[in-house]
Amino acid sequence: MNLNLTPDQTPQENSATQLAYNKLRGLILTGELAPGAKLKIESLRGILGVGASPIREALSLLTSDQLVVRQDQRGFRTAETSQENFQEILTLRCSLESMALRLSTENMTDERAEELLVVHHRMTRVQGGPTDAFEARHKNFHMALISNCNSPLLLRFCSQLYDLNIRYRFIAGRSTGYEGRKVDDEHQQILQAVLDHNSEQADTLLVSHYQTTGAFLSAHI
Amino acid sequence: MNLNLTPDQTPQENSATQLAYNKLRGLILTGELAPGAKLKIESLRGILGVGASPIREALSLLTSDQLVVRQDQRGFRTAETSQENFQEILTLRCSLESMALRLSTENMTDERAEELLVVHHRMTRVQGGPTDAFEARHKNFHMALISNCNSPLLLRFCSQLYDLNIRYRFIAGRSTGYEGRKVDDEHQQILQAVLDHNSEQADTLLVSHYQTTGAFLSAHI
DNA sequence: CAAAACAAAAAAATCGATTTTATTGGACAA
DNA sequence: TTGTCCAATAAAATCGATTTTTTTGTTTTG
Repeated sequence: MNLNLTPDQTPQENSATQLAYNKLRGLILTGELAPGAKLKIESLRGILGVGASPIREALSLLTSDQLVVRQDQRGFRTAETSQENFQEILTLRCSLESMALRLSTENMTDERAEELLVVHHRMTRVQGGPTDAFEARHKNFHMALISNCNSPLLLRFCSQLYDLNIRYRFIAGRSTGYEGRKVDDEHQQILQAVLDHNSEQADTLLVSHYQTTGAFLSAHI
Repeated sequence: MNLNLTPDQTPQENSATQLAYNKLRGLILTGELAPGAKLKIESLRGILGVGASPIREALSLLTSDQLVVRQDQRGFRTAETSQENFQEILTLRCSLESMALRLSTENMTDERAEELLVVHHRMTRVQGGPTDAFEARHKNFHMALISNCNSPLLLRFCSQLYDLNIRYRFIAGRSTGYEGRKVDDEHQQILQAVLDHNSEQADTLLVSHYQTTGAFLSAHI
């Protein structure tokens, strides 16, 4: 029996650029590189252990992810954060994921449903502490919910917004007791709605899930 | 009297990277670099007259614009085109611009309305041939319509989608008689609806504008 | 003859060094 | 004192050369 299920996608790190990209992305998302921080190539060389070229390339890539801002002839810095920016991300995320989730739910096949189930299960298996592993699987779950929407561009936008959002979660502080909320239940309910092909319900739950989390985070920025 | 109106934004070309980015972007959008074409650094060096580093950086930036695809350890190529991709762009564009236009129209101030009017006028002044100048002002107009939506992220997405779409226009061929359509009238009507603060009407007209153009292009891909 | 193995060539990726540009910290004049 | 100019420093940007990796074409083997 070969289910050929979605593997836990470990990010590729064949090239120095990829390595720099992944590390930098992590540092920015977690806030270890603070919002607005200057990103000096020389310093980063020390941290990442690669030359200037891959670092520049990685920074260029992160620029498109909106995590880094390039100032012509003045190098790079991490993107600033603000309440407005957070609200904007939240609003857009609700709109776009809502769209994607409806499409995805309506197109849902049995096979995809089973994959989704497994992805959800994997997330619950590392539940407990907000570890890197959990973060990865949490994103996997949310992306899997919408992955059947048949629109790679839309998925990319959602993925970007997810990352932008999670950055605020880290900045708000991992230890704010947030994880204690009924997040698990909410995930479970959304999953159920999708498996039931109830796109209306799934949509409502997902948006509410984001709004609740958003309101919580908003208070802690 | 100083209106401080939106200037025709000539793209900055201070750095070799910017120059490479702008030129490459142009070549890809116009189809001079065909979909799926291999982008060899050495060849590009010849065309663009800059070193490998700026070219790589520019290609990385274009990757995020979805105009270039990076294959690890195998360089870059221009993004492929397809009917599905075109339809996806069209659909997303309708959704996102619709959203942005409503917000923008509702937030419209007198000052912004005047700016919009001027931007529209500038577009009509170069009407006639599908020149580079017209293309720039056409995009300016469409972006100005939605620029008041108060969401930089949404604007960026729309801008990206605009570019992806225009690429298909070029590929379909500039000389397909498309420009002969009542495009001017449609623009005029949309403008009018926005100036009237009639977001409902503006939205309807804009989406219909895209659908019509889309259907036309779709037949010529 | 087809497929695998290899060697030569081409291209990508990366590095270190150089050039260009911005930033910093005085020195000087108003 | 305050602002402007200049030099010294630091950083960004770019280049040319080197190292890896892939591609291509040829030879060998089953």
